[in-house]
Amino acid sequence: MPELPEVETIRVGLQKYLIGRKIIDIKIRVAKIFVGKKEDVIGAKIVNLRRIGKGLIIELDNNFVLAVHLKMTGQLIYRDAKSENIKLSPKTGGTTLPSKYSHIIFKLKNQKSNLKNDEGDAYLYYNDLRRFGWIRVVRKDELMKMPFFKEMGPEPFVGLKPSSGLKPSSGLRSSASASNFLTLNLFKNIVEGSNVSIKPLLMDQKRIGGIGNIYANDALFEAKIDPRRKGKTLSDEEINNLYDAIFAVIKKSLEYGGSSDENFVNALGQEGNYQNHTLVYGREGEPCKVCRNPIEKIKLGGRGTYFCPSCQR
DNA sequence: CAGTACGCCTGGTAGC
DNA sequence: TGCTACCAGGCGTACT
Repeated sequence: MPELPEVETIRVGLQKYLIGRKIIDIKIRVAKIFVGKKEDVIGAKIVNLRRIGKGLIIELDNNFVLAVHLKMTGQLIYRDAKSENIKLSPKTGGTTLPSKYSHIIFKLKNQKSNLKNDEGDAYLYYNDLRRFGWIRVVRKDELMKMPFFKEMGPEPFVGLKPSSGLKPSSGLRSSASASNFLTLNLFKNIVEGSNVSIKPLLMDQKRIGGIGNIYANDALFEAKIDPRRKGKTLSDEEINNLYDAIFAVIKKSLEYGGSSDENFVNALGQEGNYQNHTLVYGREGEPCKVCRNPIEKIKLGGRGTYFCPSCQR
């Protein structure tokens, strides 16, 4: 399921292909996924790509943006003459695009080249096996009025962690504004007073943006904290450890190109590799990487939850 | 208000 | 083998 690292991987992958291109047509095969009037964006040029939590925003040179949520199985894949030979993951629904899962198809023109050096048409495919995702045409001044974006909590984005000593690049800044960065103090405030179990708390997008089931499970293992404990029972030291663990797992996933346990593929239709390096997620019955006792799976807040009962207290 | 249950959706798989 | 039942889960909605 695309979480912060997966959406960020797609954003970075897409921006070098999409920026400067003009949308010349949109084919809508599944109507419920595309919300709004396609006429509002046809003819517009793509000027920037941003990410807010698990949401992706394609900014246009008119009054509109395209807001995209991939939910469980959504994919955004770019193709042009040069990328035609890149092998697609079977998770895209076939060996060529459009596939049976390609529900929205954007036709793009490269406006940067003159006629003599025209790179020709290009396509952006929105694929979605389970059809949970959406693409919305939104006026620029109304984007942050949408509850999904307006209520998004601060984000644990590695590129912006102040204590890392790294100066965030402008590219990193553009994808997650500094004012919306999850600082240790903000994290403490969120966790300290909460009567909710820590794992569903980490996944609540209104409190913290971008963490889903995979990274909530792995971060809690890394910090040696039982996922069932309520936020208010965590000590200062445990909160510190968990804060660091969240950044560590997200950073690791970005390095592996995201997790393709479900249907995630990057902007070119290729799989990530974090699913082969999870600490506990998807590893029921396997030996714990630290103590060798079997990983258990329980249900918490209606979601599959993996943990090591002897390491996580 | 905070917490919880359910619907959306399809492919994979366990069980008969 | 072929059928049914159930599971995966992000998020909006409805409910307690």
